[in-house]
Amino acid sequence: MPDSDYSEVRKLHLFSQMEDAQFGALMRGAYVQNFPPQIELITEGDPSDFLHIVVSGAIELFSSWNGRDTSMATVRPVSTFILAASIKDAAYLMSARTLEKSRLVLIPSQDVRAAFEESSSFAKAIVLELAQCYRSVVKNTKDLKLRTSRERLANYLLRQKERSGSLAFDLALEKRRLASFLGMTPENLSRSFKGLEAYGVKVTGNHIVITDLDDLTRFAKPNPLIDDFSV
Amino acid sequence: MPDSDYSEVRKLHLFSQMEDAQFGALMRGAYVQNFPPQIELITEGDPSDFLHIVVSGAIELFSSWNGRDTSMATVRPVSTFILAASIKDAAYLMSARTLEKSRLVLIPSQDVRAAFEESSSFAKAIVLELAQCYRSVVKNTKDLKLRTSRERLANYLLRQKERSGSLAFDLALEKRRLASFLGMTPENLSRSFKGLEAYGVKVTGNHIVITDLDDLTRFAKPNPLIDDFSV
DNA sequence: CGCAGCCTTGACAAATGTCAACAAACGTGG
DNA sequence: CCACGTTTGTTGACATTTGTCAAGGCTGCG
Repeated sequence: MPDSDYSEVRKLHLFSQMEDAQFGALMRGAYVQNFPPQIELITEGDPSDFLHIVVSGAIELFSSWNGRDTSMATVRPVSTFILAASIKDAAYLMSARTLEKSRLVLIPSQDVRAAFEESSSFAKAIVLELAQCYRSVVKNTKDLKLRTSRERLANYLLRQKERSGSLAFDLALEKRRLASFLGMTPENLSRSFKGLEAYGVKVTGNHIVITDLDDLTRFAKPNPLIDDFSV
Repeated sequence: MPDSDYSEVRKLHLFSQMEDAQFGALMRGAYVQNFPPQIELITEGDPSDFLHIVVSGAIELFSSWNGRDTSMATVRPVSTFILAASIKDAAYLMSARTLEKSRLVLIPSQDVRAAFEESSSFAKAIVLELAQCYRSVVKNTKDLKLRTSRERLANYLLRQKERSGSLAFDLALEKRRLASFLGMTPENLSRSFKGLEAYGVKVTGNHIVITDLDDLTRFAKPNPLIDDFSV
C-alpha cells in the first residue's frame, strides 16, 4: 500500500488511537483498488467480506425493493462505510456504487473483527463511530417523518451552506440523486426548487445562491437535533 | 436494588459478559424507579444523564419539530434505550414517555462511560448493541422510503405475525401510535386497514386475524433486509 | 349516566407521483 | 470542430396518495 494511502487511513478517528502493531497488521491484509465510475461495489444481501474505506472519489449507498430504489447516503473521502455489517458479520443492508473514479482500501472483515477483539482502543473507536452513524440515521428519520419534501430541501440547502461556509455553492450531487436522497422524485425536486425561489434561493444549473438567508431560515426552521452534523 | 431487577438486567447482552466487579459498580450507582403512565422521562435536546433500562412496562420514543411529532419506536422490557447519547455524552435526539406504568433502572451516563473505558468486554458488547441499533434504523429508513403507507402496514402485520407465532394476534400499540410509527395519520391507517381486507386481513378493534397469508404476503412482499429483526 | 378519548367515515384539500414532451447538457465518434 | 445520440432536467397535465377537517359512533371510566 502506498504511504500516502496508509497515512490518510491512519488519520481516521477509527484508527488514529490504535496501536501501531495492530494497525500495521490490518493494513498488511488490506487491498487498495481503483474503480471506474458507476461500478457496483456491493450488493445488498451479500455477506460483508470487507470494510471499505474511500480514499478518493465518491460512493453512493443505495437500496432497492420491489423495483424501486432510493439513495441512502453519499460517502466522500476519507471515510469508512458498512462498518456495522463487518463487525456483526451480517449481510449488507445497502448496496454501494462508485459515482466517480474512486480509490478504495478494502480490509477483510474478519481482520476487522480480530482487531476489534484484540485492541481495546480500536473497540472504543468503533463504539464512537457507530454511535455517530446511529445518530445520523436517527436524524435522517426525523427529517423524513417530520418534514415535507420542500422543507427537507430547504434544510438541506442550509446544511450545504454551512459546509461550504458561503451563501453560494455548487450542489455536490446530481439533482436526480439529491431527489432520491431527500425521498422525492426529480420532478418534485424541480418544483420544490421553484417554490423556494420565493424564500430567496436562486438556482442556476447546479449552482445555488441563497439571496435571503433570513427568509429561507424562517421557512426551513433548521433544528440542531436534525440538522447539525456534530450533535 | 432488588435482586430480581439486578438479575434481569444482568441477563441483557449488553451486560452478560461483563466482569462481576464492573457490573456491580455500575449497579451500585444505579437508581430503580417506578413511573405512572404518560410521564415524559426524557426531553430531546437535554444532556444524557442516564442510560435507561426498562424492566417492566413500555416506553415510547418520539420526536417533535415545528409543532408536529412522530413516534420513533416502542421499547419493551427488558432493554436499554438511548445508549448512543450516553456513550457520546451528547444531547438526546428523541424524547421518551411511559405508555404504561413502568419500572426503570437508571445508570448515570458517566458511570457507563467509565465502565466502557475500563472494561473491554463491556466495550465489545456496546459495539454489537450499537451495530444492531444502527441496522434497525437503516431498515426503518428503507421501509419509509421504498414503501407506501399501506405496504408498510402490511409488512408490519406480517412482522407481528412472526413475533406472535400466530395468524391471530393483538396489536401491541394503540392505533394512533401505530399510525405515527408507520409515518401516517390515524385516518390514513384506518383506511389502510380497510384496504388490506381485500388481501385477507380481518380487523376487530385491536385484534388482527390474517385469513389469507399467501395473499397478504404477495401484496406486502416482505424482505429480510427490511423486515427481519435478526438480520 | 355522561364525559373524554379513540376510532371511523365522508368530503375535501394538499402533497407527491406518473407520464409525456421537450429542452439543455454531455460525451463520443466522425 | 461538429453531428449525433444519450442522459438529465424541466414543464404541463393528470392520477394517486396522503393529510385535514368535521361529524358521529364506540368504549371505558368515574
